[in-house]
Amino acid sequence: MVKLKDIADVAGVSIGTVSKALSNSHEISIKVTKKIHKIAREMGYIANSQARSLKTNRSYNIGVVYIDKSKAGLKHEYFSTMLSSIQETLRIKGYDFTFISNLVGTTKHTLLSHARYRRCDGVIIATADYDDPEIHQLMASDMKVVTIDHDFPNRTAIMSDNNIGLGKIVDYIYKLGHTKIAFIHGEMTQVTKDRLESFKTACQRLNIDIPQAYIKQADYHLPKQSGIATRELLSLDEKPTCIIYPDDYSFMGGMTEIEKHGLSIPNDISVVGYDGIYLSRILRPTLTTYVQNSEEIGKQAALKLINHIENPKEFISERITITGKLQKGHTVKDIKNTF
Amino acid sequence: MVKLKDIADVAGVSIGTVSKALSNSHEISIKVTKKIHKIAREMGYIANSQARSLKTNRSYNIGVVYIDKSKAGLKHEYFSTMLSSIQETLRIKGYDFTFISNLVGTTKHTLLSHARYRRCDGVIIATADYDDPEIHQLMASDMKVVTIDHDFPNRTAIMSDNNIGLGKIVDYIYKLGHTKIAFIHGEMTQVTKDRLESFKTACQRLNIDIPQAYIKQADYHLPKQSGIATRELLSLDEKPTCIIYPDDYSFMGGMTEIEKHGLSIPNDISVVGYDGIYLSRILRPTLTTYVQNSEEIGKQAALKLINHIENPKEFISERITITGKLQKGHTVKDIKNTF
DNA sequence: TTGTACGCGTTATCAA
DNA sequence: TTGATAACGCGTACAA
Repeated sequence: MVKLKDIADVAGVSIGTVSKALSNSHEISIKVTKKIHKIAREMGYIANSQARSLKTNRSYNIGVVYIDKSKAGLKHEYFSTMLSSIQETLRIKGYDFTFISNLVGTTKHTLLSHARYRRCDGVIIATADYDDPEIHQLMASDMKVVTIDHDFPNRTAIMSDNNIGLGKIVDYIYKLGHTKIAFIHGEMTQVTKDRLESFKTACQRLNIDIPQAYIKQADYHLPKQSGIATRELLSLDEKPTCIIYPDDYSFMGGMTEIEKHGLSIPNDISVVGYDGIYLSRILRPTLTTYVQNSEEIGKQAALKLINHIENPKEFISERITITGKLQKGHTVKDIKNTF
Repeated sequence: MVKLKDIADVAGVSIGTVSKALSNSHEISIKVTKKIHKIAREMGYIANSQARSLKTNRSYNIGVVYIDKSKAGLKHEYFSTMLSSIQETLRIKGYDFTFISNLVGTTKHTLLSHARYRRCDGVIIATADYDDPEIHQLMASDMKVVTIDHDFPNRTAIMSDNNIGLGKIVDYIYKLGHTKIAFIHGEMTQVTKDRLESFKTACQRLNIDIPQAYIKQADYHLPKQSGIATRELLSLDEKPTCIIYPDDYSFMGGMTEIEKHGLSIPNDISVVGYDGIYLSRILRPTLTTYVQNSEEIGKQAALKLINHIENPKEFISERITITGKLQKGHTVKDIKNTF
């Protein structure tokens, strides 16, 4: 690997001059700068990020925590889109990223020590179990962190609008005449609590009474569980006229079950999803769902973190909510005038 | 950040002793070693990977090339599963990874220079445009590389069994009486060529004549395109009795189109997918598809690369094929005895 | 405008 | 068994 010294020897200047010239320092004459750039190019010089980092205390490397118990992680379009967006944003800004985990190997690491070991300039927590002590150790440290869909004191958080999404859904389906609304929600995370809250608030506001049997739980992204919940709902004496699913993917499990019962969407029963995955626009009828702007969420997380890193003095923690929008597909029937 | 020197001062030994003790060198007495470990723990010492790497010329960081023109990249379950598996395997072995791209930032990079800049010990090419000159630059270098689903001379390649998958599919559906078989294949990559070859060979062997109109192209993972191809196939005078799709996800586009024509799967028309995504087992009827073992592919790629890195002397390039298996779902009708 | 020299935190070699 | 010291490649304060 050719290094500064090699270039210096060829150019007949000192190693310091080369370093300055390559970073286009105004200290060096344009003539010498050009010459050194040329030689460096010809010799195939590539800087050593590690040596640079050692000196500057900046790695231009961001740690990303992306831990998902269910192992669905990357398969979940909400997260994979977000991750793509994070990567692309970081890339444009000249940053790389490393997945941070409890690294096994020669040394066992915690999330924090792993991030420190790699000298990450900062960390984005895309998804994780926020009760994990390792997360708290990380949040309690001086590491610069941005969290997604969960907020910690004095930390910047990028949130999807879980506090209003279900409200918008309920408003819409109520306008189409539905009052027997079932809600299958995901496992009890902060996100789920927000959505449930949003759901209940909207129902109260509209004076809709939701029996306990209409509220079910099925883990996110596990269509089988949503299928089971659907079956239970369909076996009730008083069936709901509309079922809201934890996410679009889970809806697939419900769809299968609904068809098995010989029912048709939306004529016999209406359904609503959450996320707005690509497939929701491909299937016919197109799914009515709440589209989360995961791309923007990822982008903002990356930008806010970089800003914190590059302008530490100006840092003030923020709580940014990225709003989504209702995709009015064709899976909710207008039953207002049908009675 | 506490460093070796800090520990040395506290322990009253030299910095070299601390370094050796922490790596459990036999040069250092057990007593001193224990003491130093204890102090290090108490002081919260975390090594600096960059300084270490500078000295050892090993970064324990693997570059992963994961470039997808269609941007579906992470959303494609075949690749996302593979990537998860790569990450998990690397993690257990004590390696991190960095996505390698034509990094923009202060300096523009090629894939190779990016990998060198980060001092990657090796690179896994998970998916990329193999015609890209940057890929060839990378392959022509002395960087240790393992490729997936594409092989280069003197390089280890992990391949899915694209050369036999379609043969197995054709054998199966032929046994159920199908001879009017349409094949919608993906865009023309090496993978596609292998599959097409496998398809044609099997048809010839079984004396099945496939009219040109039965061979269609639709980009992978774009259900809309497969939907269009399906529509064209269904409008033929002599409709196929079975359609093979580029992948399970693309099948969704076909399914929608088939239902729009008032046809039912598999009674009116049979279908087969490729990949074996999770959803293929959720939908009813369960999809008949060829399951690629993407988890094993990712694992082997990581293991082979690490082996090359850690035992460079013993390296011999290999071409490893990971076999998949036919998932016999319920989307292919037995029409053998129906005539 | 250019050069010199030191230090970033390690590991490795050699001497004690 | 331990210590002193020289690298690794780069950036930078200071000297020339």
